[in-house]
Amino acid sequence: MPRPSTPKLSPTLIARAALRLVDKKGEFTIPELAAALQVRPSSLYNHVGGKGEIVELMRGEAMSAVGLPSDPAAGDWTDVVRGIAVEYLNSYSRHPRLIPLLTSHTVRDRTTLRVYDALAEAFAAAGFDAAERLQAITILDSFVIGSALDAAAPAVVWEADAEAGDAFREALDAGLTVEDRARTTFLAGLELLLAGFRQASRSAGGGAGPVGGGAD
Amino acid sequence: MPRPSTPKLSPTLIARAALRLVDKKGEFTIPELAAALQVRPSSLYNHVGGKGEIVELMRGEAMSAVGLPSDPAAGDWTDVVRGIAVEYLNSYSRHPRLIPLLTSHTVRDRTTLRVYDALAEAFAAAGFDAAERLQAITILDSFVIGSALDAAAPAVVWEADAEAGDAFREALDAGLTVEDRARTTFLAGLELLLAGFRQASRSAGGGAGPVGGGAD
DNA sequence: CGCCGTAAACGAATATGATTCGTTATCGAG
DNA sequence: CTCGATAACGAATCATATTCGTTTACGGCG
Repeated sequence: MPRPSTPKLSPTLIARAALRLVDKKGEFTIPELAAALQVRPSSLYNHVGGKGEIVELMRGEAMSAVGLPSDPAAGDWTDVVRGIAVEYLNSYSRHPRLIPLLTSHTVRDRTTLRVYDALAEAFAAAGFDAAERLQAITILDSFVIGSALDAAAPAVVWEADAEAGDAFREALDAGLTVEDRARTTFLAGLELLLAGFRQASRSAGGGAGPVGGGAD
Repeated sequence: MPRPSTPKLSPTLIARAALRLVDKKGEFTIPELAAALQVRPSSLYNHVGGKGEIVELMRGEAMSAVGLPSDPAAGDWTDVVRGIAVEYLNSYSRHPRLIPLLTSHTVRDRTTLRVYDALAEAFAAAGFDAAERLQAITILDSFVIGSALDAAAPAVVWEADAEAGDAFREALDAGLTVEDRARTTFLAGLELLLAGFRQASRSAGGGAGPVGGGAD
């Protein structure tokens, strides 16, 4: 039993198994994870520091699927940004129930930083200065995360019960299929943001941010 | 000790105490909460069903602070939407560390529905049809939630270590104060979205959504 | 005025989960 | 072949969430 010829565990194997559990049940426990790996709970600690580290590994596993353009500074920067954003959402959408687990912890993931950096290059190509770049990235990131959370929410999120007023219930009734809705809406919102960025790009370099000042 | 003249607990008191704990430490446990309330853990269960219910009460407590316009259909609808969005973010921002706890559960909160309904009315005033309204609301909601999460993240979210590339690190260095950044960025992004909505409003009623089609 | 059902506190007990430690046995380098 | 590091295990620890039975004040009703 002890020290088998071929190791039964590795950080990657653990992360993948945990990801499968979360995809299926929305959460995972150490005993469950160990069982799925045909191993005793304590064995896991020879490979990872604890549950938190497992979650970080899961984030890395999910984000590693993001495809980045070969040269972020080449071609139309809006295409680059759109492509990254879509890829970004995709990798979240593949594991929707993972997102709630990620929101508690800090991002210290190499792959994630890679994405931010690609975005920064694209916005640099758009003529944004440093501060504008950070703001644009943050706006985009917020929207992607929010959209991913929206997609992760159970189908009945906004169940139209007696409380909902007319205008809102009517909007619900006209809704698309649940699966489609999130993605279509994300793409629409993304275009809205891109249009705004494009506009700001023309007068870039001057103000305090991509957009004038924001009303208070 | 048993059955004191004046009850030491109530759902509201429990929610408020839990909120204080989360504001300070980012999480709460039943023993901690009981201690803060000068009570034994088991006593809590005479007033709430369990930890999950406490979280729901916290959501209600936080959302109850959202101020809505008296007549959502009156005046410039962009002002209405902007006002709601800002209020919406504000109530989240007052308890940033609460958000991660909320992301696991479904929204079935009366106050939240109230907000969605007010938005629906405003977008109706903009001339959006039912499907467009739902899409606009979702886009806005995603952005607000994402921004709130961004605000909740620890100060060092995107710690620029050796991994970060030049363009991104430069953007970080130029960043504003941490507290300001989130809010300013939110307002900027909000204006971007509002501009897009306004544009769509002019040609509203025809297409499948506020924005043409979204690139694929 | 005293009785009684309910509400609200408590303490003890249970179940589950995360984590640590000491042990064991294999692998691979010298 | 020997030895140190590695990777599995089992037992033990600790914290947490939750349940249950008990106690006792409160307040309405006869």
